[in-house]
Amino acid sequence: MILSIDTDSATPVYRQIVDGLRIALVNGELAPGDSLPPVRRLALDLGVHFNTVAEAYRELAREGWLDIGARSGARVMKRSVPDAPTRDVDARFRRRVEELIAEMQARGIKRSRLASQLRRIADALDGG
Amino acid sequence: MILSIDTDSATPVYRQIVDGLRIALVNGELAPGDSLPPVRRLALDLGVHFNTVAEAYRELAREGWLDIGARSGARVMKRSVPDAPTRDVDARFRRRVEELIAEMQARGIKRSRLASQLRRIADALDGG
DNA sequence: GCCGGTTGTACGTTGTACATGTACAACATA
DNA sequence: TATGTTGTACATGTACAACGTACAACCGGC
Repeated sequence: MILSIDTDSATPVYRQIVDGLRIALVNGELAPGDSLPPVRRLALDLGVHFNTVAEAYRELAREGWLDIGARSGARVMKRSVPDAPTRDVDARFRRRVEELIAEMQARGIKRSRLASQLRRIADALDGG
Repeated sequence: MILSIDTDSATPVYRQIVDGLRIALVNGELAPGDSLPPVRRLALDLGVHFNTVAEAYRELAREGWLDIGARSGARVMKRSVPDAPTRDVDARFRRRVEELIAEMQARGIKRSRLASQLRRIADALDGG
């Protein structure tokens, strides 16, 4: 599992777990039928409390990614994609990317560098 | 001032203000020497408490963007860009974009659409 | 059938952060 | 001097994040 926790980050740990797993889910690295590690095991690996992992699992279950049986553990479900992505979502995406870009520029990364990184990511999106 | 507050958002209000102003700052829409509105005025426009705006100003002052004199209000400073953007920052940028992309895919936006949006933003970065 | 180990869950506690209310200090100006 | 404006300081209510502890459900071996 390629999941690491940054305790210095402002984003809460359980959300870091959610974000990391969601990447694996949309990319198919975690496919329907796959089992996730038990909360206590993943918690031990990450160095956090198992209830924190459990909260992350529940969030992903709410989003429709996981099926959590009391005994069976967490299992990846087949998930139907929401149908109507509003224009709102579009605008919010662009906005959040711009926020991120501004933050990185403030830290000294050049615009051209950010642009090329974005293009690389875009290419990977089309290719993969 | 093109600054709007989304009270439904999970990101705290004072951070929304910081993020919005930082975009204007790195783009030069707010240039050194410019004055920002007094905390009470901006707070009234945004519909929040003036202490919330004050906290945002202080954060931007900590980052080196603003000079806040007790009487003079908040003024945009000439800011020297941090010199050593570590590779760490690079990786963190890519990671956060990927998190964002995964979230948007989960909401039903197609990969190709996200890719084209990213390219458009990248073009704007080079052109602007 | 029973017991130990495993699973996720529920609930209470603690610390922290956010947004606000209120009072204040500094200063310009009428 | 009196008044209005600026940002600041501090206390409070509320919500949330992470954790500790206890629990219920279930499996497998005996």
